[in-house]
Amino acid sequence: MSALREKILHVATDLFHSRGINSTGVDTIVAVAGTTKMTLYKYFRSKEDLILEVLQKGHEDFQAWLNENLNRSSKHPAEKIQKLLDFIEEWVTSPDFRGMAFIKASAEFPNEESPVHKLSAEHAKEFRTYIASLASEAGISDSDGLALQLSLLIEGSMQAEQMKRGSGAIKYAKKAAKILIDTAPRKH
Amino acid sequence: MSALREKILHVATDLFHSRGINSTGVDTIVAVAGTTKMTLYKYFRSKEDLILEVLQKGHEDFQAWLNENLNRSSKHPAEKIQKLLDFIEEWVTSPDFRGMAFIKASAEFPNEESPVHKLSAEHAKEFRTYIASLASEAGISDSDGLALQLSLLIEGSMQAEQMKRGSGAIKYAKKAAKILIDTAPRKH
DNA sequence: TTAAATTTATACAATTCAGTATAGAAAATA
DNA sequence: TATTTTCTATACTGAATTGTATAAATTTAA
Repeated sequence: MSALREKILHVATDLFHSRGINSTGVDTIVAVAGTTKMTLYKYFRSKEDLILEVLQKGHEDFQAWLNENLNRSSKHPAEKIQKLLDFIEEWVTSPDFRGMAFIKASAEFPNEESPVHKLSAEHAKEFRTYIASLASEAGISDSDGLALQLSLLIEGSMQAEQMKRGSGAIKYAKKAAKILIDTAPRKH
Repeated sequence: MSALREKILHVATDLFHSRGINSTGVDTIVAVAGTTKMTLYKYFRSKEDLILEVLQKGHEDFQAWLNENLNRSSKHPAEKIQKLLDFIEEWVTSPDFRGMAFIKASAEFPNEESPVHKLSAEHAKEFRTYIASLASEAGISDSDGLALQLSLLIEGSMQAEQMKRGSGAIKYAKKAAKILIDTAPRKH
């Protein structure tokens, strides 16, 4: 609950996105956060620990934000999955969007044994599982399959938008998602 | 045409993929390549120049490989675009696949003004343009739109496969691609 | 006010980084 | 064989890297 600890987490999140994780030194982080290395290492055992916490918090915040918006938008499962891409679009096209954290982290830590890579893969899986639960509640037979397809469109759009702002990728992803959702076989 | 120059390019390509670009030092590259820094800096002005050449060569090799395979598979445009995902699958599921270079490079160089990021974005655009030409020749009305959707599925699959080998993402991407291609409006 | 906890300031170690200087060895060419 | 080009070996610079040690200053709590 320390204010300094949260400030460090926030600044690190920002710098990791704008400059890359491996290109951001702890000296830069503490300088921008207005503190010192001694304080950073009091709250985080190592830079890797800081990276892992940044990823974890970002993932939790994103999932919570998405879940709240979907639950607020509708109570009917069949409608919720239709709204999924709308909220993704809202996020991706917002001015402060700078890419999906677990995609970028896995690129910077390609070794599958790396804790950062492992956590990234875990978050990607949880995201798919979440979409699959939406699809299942909406009565889709192969909910895992549709969820995987939608996640490809969504993560592809995030990647495209991160590479070039205003790519418009999400617009076409929405059209493709609608076709896939509408043509997906239902349970009964 | 120097053998050493090509060896350096090959080793750098390999290390960039397996350890990441920013995590790979020129000392490591020359050690693995069995040469010295003096030789590396004779052929490449800087590490950034080496990165750019690695990206460029990888992009050209990939495009040439894909184009040759598609031309060999069929002479009918309508069939070629159907085969696109098959060859992507072949590459993505091959044991030495380690991710799409321009996706990973753009993550490590997030600054849009960075030459590495710019070249990555250029390659992504050229890839989409190539798919669009296939779609156009196949008689698709909105060839750019379908190409964008297919590229999202393809790049999403590459990302998924890079994160976790044997993800099976490409299988579902193929199913989604087939639906999108089959339902896409034709010119006449 | 006194005591305890937090934070800062600084200096440091040990390593790694990109890139260069110099000189000699090896290889190709004439 | 003589000459030129290529490559190696090695040492170096100067900056940046993560992480720690030590002591002083500041803030919080009693």
